[in-house]
Amino acid sequence: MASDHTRSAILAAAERLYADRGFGDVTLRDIVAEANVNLAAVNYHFGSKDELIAELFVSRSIATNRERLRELKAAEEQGGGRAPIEVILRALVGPTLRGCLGPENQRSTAARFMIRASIESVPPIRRIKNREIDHLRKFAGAMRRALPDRSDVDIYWGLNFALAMAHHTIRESERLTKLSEGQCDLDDVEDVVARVVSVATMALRAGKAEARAPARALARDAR
Amino acid sequence: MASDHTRSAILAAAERLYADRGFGDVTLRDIVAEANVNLAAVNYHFGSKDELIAELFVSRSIATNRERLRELKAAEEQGGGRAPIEVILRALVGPTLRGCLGPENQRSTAARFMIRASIESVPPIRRIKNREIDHLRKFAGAMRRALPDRSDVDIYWGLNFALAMAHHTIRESERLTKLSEGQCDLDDVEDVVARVVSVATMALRAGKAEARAPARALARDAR
DNA sequence: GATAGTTTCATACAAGTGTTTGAATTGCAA
DNA sequence: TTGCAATTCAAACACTTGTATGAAACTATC
Repeated sequence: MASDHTRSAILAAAERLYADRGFGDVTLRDIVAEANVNLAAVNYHFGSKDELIAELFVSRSIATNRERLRELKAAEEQGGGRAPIEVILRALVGPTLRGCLGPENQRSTAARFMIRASIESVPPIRRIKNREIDHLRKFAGAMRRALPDRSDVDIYWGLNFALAMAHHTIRESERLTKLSEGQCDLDDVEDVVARVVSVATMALRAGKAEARAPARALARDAR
Repeated sequence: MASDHTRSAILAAAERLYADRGFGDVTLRDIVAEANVNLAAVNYHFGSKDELIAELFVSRSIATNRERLRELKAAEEQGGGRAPIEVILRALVGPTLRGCLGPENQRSTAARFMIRASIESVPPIRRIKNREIDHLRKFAGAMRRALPDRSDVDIYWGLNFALAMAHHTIRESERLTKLSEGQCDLDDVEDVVARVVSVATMALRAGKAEARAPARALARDAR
C-alpha cells in the first residue's frame, strides 16, 4: 500500500482530463502520461478502465450528495423539521451550480467531472446512477412537507424542472452567453441560483388549473 | 447516381442506431450491417464517418427548425405580427417534445437522433451547431414582441429555461418515471408540453424583483 | 453488344484501444 | 544482509476502429 502516490495521481489526472475533454476521447495512455505513471498502473490499481471511472464517479457523487443534504438538513432543523421551498430548492441546485459556473479558475475539477458524467452517460456510470433516485426522494419528501397542499405529481415535476434548469444552464452556458451576446452573466453564480430557485418555486407554488388551462386553450386557437 | 438505395439505407440505419445507442458505441460496421450494404459504401457515398454524421444532423436540424418556425409564423400571422407568449413557447418546445416523448412506438427516430446529438456533442456536430443560435434568436425576437416590458436578459433566461425543461425531461424521462413510481405520465405528451409552457410562461411574466429577492433573503437565513 | 462510368465488394492496412505479462525495482521485516 | 511481498516498468498482445485499394459487377449510352 505504502504511499498510494500512484493511485491518487491516476485519479487526479483522470478526473482532470475527463472534466476537460469528456469520456469520449481520453485514453488510458493520456491519463498515465498526465499522471506520470506507467500504463500498467491503471489496471494494477483499479482493475480496469471502467472501474477507475466508476470509483471516480462514486466518490464524487457521494460528496455532492452530502453537500446538498447538509444544506437541506441545516435548513430543516432551523425550521423545526420544515424548511421553506426556496431553501430546499437552493440546497438542491446550489452546490452544483456554484461548483460548475463562475469564473473559469474558480470551477472545481470535481464538479466539472460530475457534469460530464451527467451528460455523456458512459456505461460504468450508468450502472451506478440509479442510486441517485433514493437521494432525490429525500428532497421530494422535504418538498412535500413544505407544500402539503401540492400533489405528489406536481412535486416530482417541480423537482424535475429545477434540476433541468440547473443542469441545462451549466451544459449550455456557453451558448447562452453567445445567444445573449454577453448580456446573461453566467459568472454571477448567485444570480443564476436565484433565477433557477425563483422559477422552480413559482412552478411548485402555482395552482395547476389556473396556470395551465389557459395555455392549452391559447395553443388550440393558434393551430 | 441511379437509385440512391444504398445511400439512403446507410442514412436510415445510421440514424436508427445512433438514436438507440448513441454515438459512442456505434461503429461503421454496425451501420453497414444494419443497412445490409458493404463497409466501403460509407466512405464511397459520404467521404468519411464524420461527414455522414454531419449530413444526418444538418438535414434533421433543418427539418426541426422548419417545423418550429412554421408553428411560430402561423401564430404570429394570426395575431397580426404578435403572438401570445404561451404559443411562442409551445412552438419552441412542442415539436421536440411530441417527437421524443409519448408511447415508444410513436417516437420518431429523427427526433430521438436529434436528442442524442444535443446530448453527446460529438465533434462533427459541435462544429455545425453554432448555426442554431440564429434560429433561437428568431424566437427571442418573437418573445420580445410578446413581452415588450421584459428586458432582453429576462427573455434569454426564459428561453434558456424553456429549452432546459424540454430537453431535460426528454433525456431523463426514464428517471422521472422511476422517481415518481409511474405517477408522472410521460406518455401524455400534451400534458408535458402544457407543464413546460406553463412554467416557462410564469418565469417570463413574473416580475424580477418580487419573485427573486425573497428567495435570496430566505437562503441567507438558512445558512 | 461493346464501352465507359458508376457502384459494389472482399480484403487489407495503419493506427489506436484496453489489457496482460514477466522481469526489474523498490521498500520493509526478520 | 537476506528474503519476500508490493509495486513499477517496457514490451507485447489481441482486438477494434476508420479508411484505402483494386478487382468485380452493374448500368446506361452509343
